[in-house]
Amino acid sequence: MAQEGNSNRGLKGSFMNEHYHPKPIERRWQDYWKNNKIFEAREDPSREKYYLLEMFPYPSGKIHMGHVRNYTIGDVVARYKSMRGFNVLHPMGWDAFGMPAENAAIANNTHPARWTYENIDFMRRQLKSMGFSYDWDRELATCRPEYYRWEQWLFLKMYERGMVYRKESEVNWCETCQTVLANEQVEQGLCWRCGKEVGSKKLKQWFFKITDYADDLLEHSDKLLPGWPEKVVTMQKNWIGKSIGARILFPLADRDFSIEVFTTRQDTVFGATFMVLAPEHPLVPELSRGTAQEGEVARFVERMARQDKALRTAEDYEKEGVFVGAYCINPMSGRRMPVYTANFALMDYGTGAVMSVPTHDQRDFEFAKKYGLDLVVVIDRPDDSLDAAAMTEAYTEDGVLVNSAPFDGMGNRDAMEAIADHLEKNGIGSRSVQFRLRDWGISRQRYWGAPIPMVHCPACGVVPVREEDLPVVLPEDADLLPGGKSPLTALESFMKTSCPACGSEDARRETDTMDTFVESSWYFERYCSPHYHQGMFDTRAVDYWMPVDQYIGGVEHAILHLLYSRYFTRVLKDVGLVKFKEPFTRLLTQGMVCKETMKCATHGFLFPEEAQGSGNERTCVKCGGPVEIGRMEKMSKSKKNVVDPARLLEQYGADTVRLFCLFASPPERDLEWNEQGVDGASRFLNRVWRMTHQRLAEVSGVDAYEGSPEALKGDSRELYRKTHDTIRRVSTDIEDRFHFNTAVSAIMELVNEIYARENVLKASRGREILKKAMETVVVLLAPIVPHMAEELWEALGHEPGIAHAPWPEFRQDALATRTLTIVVQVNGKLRSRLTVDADTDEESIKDHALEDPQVKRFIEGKTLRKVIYVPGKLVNVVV
RNA sequence: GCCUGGGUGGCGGAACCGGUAGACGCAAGGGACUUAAAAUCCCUUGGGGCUAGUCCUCGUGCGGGUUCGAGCCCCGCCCCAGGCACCA
Repeated sequence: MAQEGNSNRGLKGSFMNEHYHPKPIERRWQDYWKNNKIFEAREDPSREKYYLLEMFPYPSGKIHMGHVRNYTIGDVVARYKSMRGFNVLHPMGWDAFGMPAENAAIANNTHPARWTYENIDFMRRQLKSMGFSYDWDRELATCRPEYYRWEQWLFLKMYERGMVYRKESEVNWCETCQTVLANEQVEQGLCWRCGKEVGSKKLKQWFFKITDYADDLLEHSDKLLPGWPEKVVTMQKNWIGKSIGARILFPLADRDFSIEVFTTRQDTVFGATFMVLAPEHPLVPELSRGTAQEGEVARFVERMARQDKALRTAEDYEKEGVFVGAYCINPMSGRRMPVYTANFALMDYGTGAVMSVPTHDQRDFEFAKKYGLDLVVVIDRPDDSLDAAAMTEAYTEDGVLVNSAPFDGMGNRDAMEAIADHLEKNGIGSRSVQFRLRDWGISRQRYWGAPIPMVHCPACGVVPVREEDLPVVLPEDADLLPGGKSPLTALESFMKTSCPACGSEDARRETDTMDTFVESSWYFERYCSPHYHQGMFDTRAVDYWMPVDQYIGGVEHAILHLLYSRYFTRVLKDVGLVKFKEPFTRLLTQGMVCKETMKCATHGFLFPEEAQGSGNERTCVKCGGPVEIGRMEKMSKSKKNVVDPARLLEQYGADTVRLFCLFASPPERDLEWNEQGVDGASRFLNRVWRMTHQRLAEVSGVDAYEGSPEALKGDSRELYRKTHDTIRRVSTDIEDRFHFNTAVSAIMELVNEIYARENVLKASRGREILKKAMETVVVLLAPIVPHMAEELWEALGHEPGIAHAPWPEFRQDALATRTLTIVVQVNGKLRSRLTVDADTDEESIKDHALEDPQVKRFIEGKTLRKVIYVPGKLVNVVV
C-alpha cells in the first residue's frame, strides 16, 4: 500500500512493486460472494425484476471458449442490471441428458450418470472460477428424477388434451449394430461406428402436435418478438413455412374415387398434364395392381424405401419416377392425365400428391422433359406469348391466363381467387393452408433420457402411467449394450409393470425416452422455483420472474430450441400454468469464437501449442516441417484450432479473459481469437491497477467530487467532463446496444485521460476530481472485471461489495464545454476549424468562417451561393 | 436458386439522426528509464505529393444517382459468411 511520504514524489515509477496478481484476488472475492450470498435471488414484488438467462450447457467435460464468451456477455448484463437496482435472477444449470454420455460410457466403460455428474462437478468449478454472478442455489440438472418427473407430468397432461399421439415414423437404422442412429451419427450415408450403409426402419413413435400452434407461432414471430434479431425471426418463419393455396380433387379415369392434391398455384390448374404421387402414397400399389406397370412400380417403391433419407434430400438429386399405369382427369380442363410416382414427392407434405404443371413449375418442367410428357401454356407473359415447344425453362412469373376456358385474359393473381371460388362452388376443391413445419417427434430409442410415462398393456393397449406413480425413474443399474442399443429393452425390472387401467401383470413399459429438447423447453420456468415439489413450478414465482427479459445463446439454436420453447410455453398457458405466450422477451445470439487453423504436411491439423514461431514462419514441433496457416474458422476439436479456457485462466486470470472476450468484437459478431489481444487486455488491467495504486495516497480520505462543474477550470474541468462523458457512453453502450467493446474503449480513454491530466492535482478541487475519475473507472469496470473492481473499490476506501453499488449517473451540465470546435467546409470539403465560445450565435460563426484565411483561399473569386450551419458542428460554404 | 447479415488501415474494430472517416486496442517504428533486458512511460503510424503547412490530393468492395455534404440513403453489380432448399 502507498505510504504517506510517497505523495510528493513523481507519479511515474515510484511504485514498481505494485503488481497486479489476479489469482489471490479472484479467489478472495469469489469466496466473499459465496459466503455472503451476494447473488441469491428472491421474489420481491416491491422491486422490478430482471431475468437474465444464458442457454445452459451440455456437461460435455469442460467449458470451452464458446461458453466463456456466452456467459461473460450474460454476466456483464446481469451485474449491470443489478447495479441499476433491478432484482436480478441469473441462474445456471445443466442440460444433462443426451447421447454423448452414452457414447463416453461405452468407450470408457463407465456409466452415463457417473460420467455426467463428474463432468458437472468439474464444469461447475470452472464456471465458478470465472466469477459469474449465478445464484448457485437454483442449479438444476435435467437428468435428475425431481426434474424430469414434471416433464413426465406435463406429458400426461398433453396426452389428455390430445397434444400427444403415436404414429409410424422412419428412423435411421444400422443393421450391423442393430441400432437406431441419430442424424448426426450418419456420415455420408454410413454408420459412424461400423462404417456400413445406413438404412431406414419404421417404428411407432411419439409426437407432439406442434403444428396445432403453427399459425400462432408464425403470427407472433412478427408482432411480439421485437426484441429478437430479425435473422432469427426470419429463420423461424421459413421453418414454419406457411403456404396458402387450395386442395383440388382429380377424379380417376376408370374408377369412382379421386386423388386430392395441394397446390399453391391453382391459377395454373388448366396446365396440369400429369399427376405425381409420393412413393409411399397408398394409391400407388392400388392403381398399379393388375397393370403392366405393376412390377416396375413395386421395384421403384421398394428402392425408394431402402434409400437413405440424407441421400434423397441431397443437392443434385436426380428426379426420377415411373408411370403407375392409371390416369386421372383434370377437373377443369377435362384432360386425361397419366399418374406417376416419383422420388421428389413427399408423403408428409400436403396430401402426398402433386398436380404437375410443367410449363409453370421448374421441377415439373424437368420431369416432363425427361419423360416426354405434354406441356400446355396457361399463363402468358403480359406482352408476348409463350410457345410450349420452344420453352427451355418453366415460366413462373405473373402473367395473363390462356387456354383456361372461362378465365382467359384474367391476370393470374385474380385468377387464383376466381378459380378457388369456382372450385368451392362446384365441390371439386377448397382453399387450404399448408405448413412446412412437421409435428415434433420426441421418441428416442436411447437410454440416457427421460422415460416416456406410458405402459403397453396386451388388453388395454397404450395406457398412461398414473400421475401418483410419477416419476418413472430411469434405472441407473442398466448395463449399456455395445453399439448403442438401449439397455432398457433388456432390463426386466424396468420393463415389467402392471397396467394402470386393468392391473394386468403382462404390461410393458414404454422404452423410448424423450428428445433432450423437451427438457430445455421449460428449464427457464423451473429455475424460478427449482426446489418446488408440488408441481412443475410455483406459479407465484413464475408469475413474478417470467418471462425471461434477456436470453443469450448461440445462433445454432435459432430454430429448434427456441421454437420448441415457444411452443411449450403456449401449451403451459393452455394448461393454465402460465399467463404468457412468449418466454423470451429479448434475444441476443452471440457469434462464434474463431481461430485460424494450422496444418502440417505429415501431422495434419495442429493444436496451437504444437506450432512454434510466429506469423507465417511457423514450424511443427513434432517434425520441424513448415506449418500451413489456414483461414479463421469456428473453434473445434476436430480442427484443433482451440484454446483451452483453463490455460488462460491459469495464465491471466478470469478478469483478463472476460475483458478480452468483450473487447475484441461486439457480441453478435464472430470473435477472432488473438493471443496478443489477450496480452493487451492483461496490460490494460495492469495499467488500471497501477493507476489506482500510484494515486492512492493522493486521494485517500478525499471524497469524490459530485458537484457542479461551474467552479472548475482547466484540467479539473476537462477531467470532470471526460469522467461524466464516459459514464454516459458506457451506460448507453451496455444498456441500449450491448456494445461492450466500445464501452471498454471509453473506459480506456478515461484511463488515458487520467494519466495525461497529471496536473489536475495542482488545481483546486483536484484531488476530489481525480478521486471521482478513479472511482468511475472502477465502478464502470465492475460488471466487466468484477474481481479487480471489488479489490480496487475497497482500496479506494469503500465497504466491500461493489456488486451492489449503485451505477453512476452522469451530469448533463458536466458534459458542456466552454468552447466548441466548428468544422468549416467549402463545397463539402474540410478546409478549416474554428474555436469559438459555446454561446456564440450562428451569424457570427458564419462570419468567422468566411473570414478564415484558409477558407478565403478557396472562395476567392467565386460566387457565394449558400452558407449552411449545423449547430455546434460545422459550417459549409457553397460557392 | 431464395432469405438474412457483412465488405472500412498491416490486423480486431469505431464512426449514435446524412455532418471532422479510422475512436480504442493489437502489430510495427522511434524515444525516455536501465549496466543490460523485461516491464513501464511518452511519441509516430491509411496511400501519394510538394512549396513541408493551421498544406494539397486520393481513399470505406465496384459502377451510377440523390444531397450543400454519403462509409451511412436510392438503383445496378461483384465478393464473403450463415440459414433454407425438390415443401407442390
